[in-house]
Formats: sequence, structure tokens, C-alpha cells
Amino acid sequence: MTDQDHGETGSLLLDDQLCFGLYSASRAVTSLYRTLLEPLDLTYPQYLVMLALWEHDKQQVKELGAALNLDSGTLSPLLKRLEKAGLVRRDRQADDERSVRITLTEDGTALRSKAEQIPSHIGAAMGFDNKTLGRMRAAMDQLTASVNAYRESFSPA
Amino acid sequence: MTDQDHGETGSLLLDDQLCFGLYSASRAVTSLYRTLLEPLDLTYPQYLVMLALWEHDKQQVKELGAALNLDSGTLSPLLKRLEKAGLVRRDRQADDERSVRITLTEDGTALRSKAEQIPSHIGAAMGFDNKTLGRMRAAMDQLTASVNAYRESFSPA
DNA sequence: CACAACTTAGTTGTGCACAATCAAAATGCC
DNA sequence: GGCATTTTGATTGTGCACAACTAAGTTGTG
Repeated sequence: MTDQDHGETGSLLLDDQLCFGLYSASRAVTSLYRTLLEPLDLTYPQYLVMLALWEHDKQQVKELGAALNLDSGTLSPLLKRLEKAGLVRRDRQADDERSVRITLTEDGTALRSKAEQIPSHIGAAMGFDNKTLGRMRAAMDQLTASVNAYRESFSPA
Repeated sequence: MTDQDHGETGSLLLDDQLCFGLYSASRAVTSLYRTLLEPLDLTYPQYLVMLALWEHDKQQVKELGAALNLDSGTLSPLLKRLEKAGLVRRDRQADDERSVRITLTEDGTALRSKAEQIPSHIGAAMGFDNKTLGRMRAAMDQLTASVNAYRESFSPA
């Protein structure tokens, strides 16, 4: 029972440290977004979709999925909720009936002004300077790429 | 409309960078765990519970919740699934009938040997040296603490 | 003792994530 | 043209997360 100093069985804890830290941090950030987004009646994934649309309106579901790394199983019901909330429209394309183009409504476009105060709250909450934030973002991106590459080599899609 | 260089409206993208990176990295890591844990028939949150129990058997639901920052709404059904899989037992305490103590079964204890190869895969997948991993973990912990403190000051529980 | 306040789990309902499957439409190749 | 293949999105089912609520048990106080 005194195995917590060893490398072998103890590593079942130690190696998990970053993963669990990542998991906890991600949930904490989502939780803060939940508070900040409550007045806008948006969830964090819905907010991400709105960010993508505020940047480029009229994207296909496929394009949104590529931008956010989400598949249609997640996006389809999410987009229907945004439609029901009156923030977007979902139109089949005339030239390719398979694809659905997502367009901001007036309300959807207008919501952007309400969202503009959010980033400064997030920045203040994190409490890192911009240089550190940038380094962390780069590390996250590298981590995502490494992990995805490893997984794909493991379970060849 | 040429606001993407400014701090104000353009920051709707820039300030979100770390959050989105965190969100993506967390999902990527979970996805790798899904692959690695498939032979053990565990999800990542279930694996976290098992890690906690392998470290300290016979914990209350409350203690597991404190260790993993999960509430009973998440843990209760998860623990029932682990019980159904034959990995744990759930017993009301005689001295305090409110609390439920989670105990590893023989199968639950034995599963640990199958899990021991996982951390090295995770370490290889991340591709950072141990010092960097430690720094990132510390940064994640600080981030979680800052964000939670900010959120609590905002929505005083 | 009586009873309010608190603690501990469980339940319900909503909304992601994601695997697996399906259907419809477009494309490529003969 | 005819038909297999691919693309695009939707659907179904499972399992987290989490808010809100409930139920049961315990504790503290007069």
C-alpha cells in the first residue's frame, strides 16, 4: 500500500495530472461562460457558433463543423435551437440541396453588441498577461495536434 | 466594419483564443482516452473515479465529488453504471444512513493492472518533456483557481 | 423532547459530444 | 444514360455536466 512514491503504479496518478488539470480548467472556463452568457441566453458552444458566424456569415453546417471541430450530431440540434431562438436561419442551398446554409437574422447580428463585453471579463478572470496567454494558446494547439495525431495512428479512422 | 485590428470588437475573436484552445485540447485528450479505455469498457470520467478509488478505496460519494469536482447529478448515475459493470459496490453507511460508501469489487481492483499501460500512452501522445508537463499543469491549476474565484465573485453562490 | 437548519444522495430536465446509421443528393465512371 | 461512390446533413442512442428540486437522515438549540 506504500506505492505512491514509485514510478509504476503511482504513475496512474502522476501522468494523469495534466489531463485532469485540462479537464478541470475547461469545465471551470465553461462555467464562467455560463454565468456571462446567461443574459444572452446562449450556451458556450452556441456562443462559439455565433462567433464563427459574426466573423463569416452564411456558412454551411460543414464549414462550421470544420471551424469548431464538431460534427453534425452536435451541430444539427444546436443550430435548430439557435433557429428557434430567432438568431439564425437554416436554408437548403438551391444549387446543392444537400447543404444547409446558416444565416444570421437581424436579432442574431444585433446580439453581437451584447457579447462585446464578454472577452474582457474572460481576460480579467484568467489573470495572465497577453504574452503568457499567447504561449498557453500555442501550447494548447500543439497539444491538440500531437494528441490527435497519436490517436489517429492508433485508431486509423 | 474594419474592426478586426481594434481591441474592442475584434477581441470577440482574439480573447477567445485560449478558451477555445482549452476546449479543443480537452476534447482531443478525452477522445484519445476513449480509444485507450475502450478495451477496459470505461469512459474518461469513469476512469477518473476508478483512479480515485485505486488510490483510496471506500470513499463516500461526497469525497469522490470533492476530489473530482463533480456533483451527485453526475456521479450518482455514473456510479450506478460502474456498479452494474461489477466494478464497485454502493453501500449505505450504518452509522450515517445519508452517506453511500463506494467500494471496489475484486474485478474493480483487478482492472488496475489493465490500466497501467495507459499513462505512458498519454505521455507519448502529448509529446512534452516532464518539466514542461509540470509547468503546464501548474498553469492549468492556476487558471482554474482564478476563473473559479472570478465566477464566484460574479455569481455569489 | 421538538423542531428548524443542515447534510448527503438521488432525481429530473436540458444541452452538449460523439459513435453509428440513414437518406437524399451530387459526382464520377463506364 | 445508368449505377456505384461520395458528400452532406439528420437521426438515434449513450453518457457526461450541471441546475433545480426532492427525500431522508443528522445535528443543534431551546
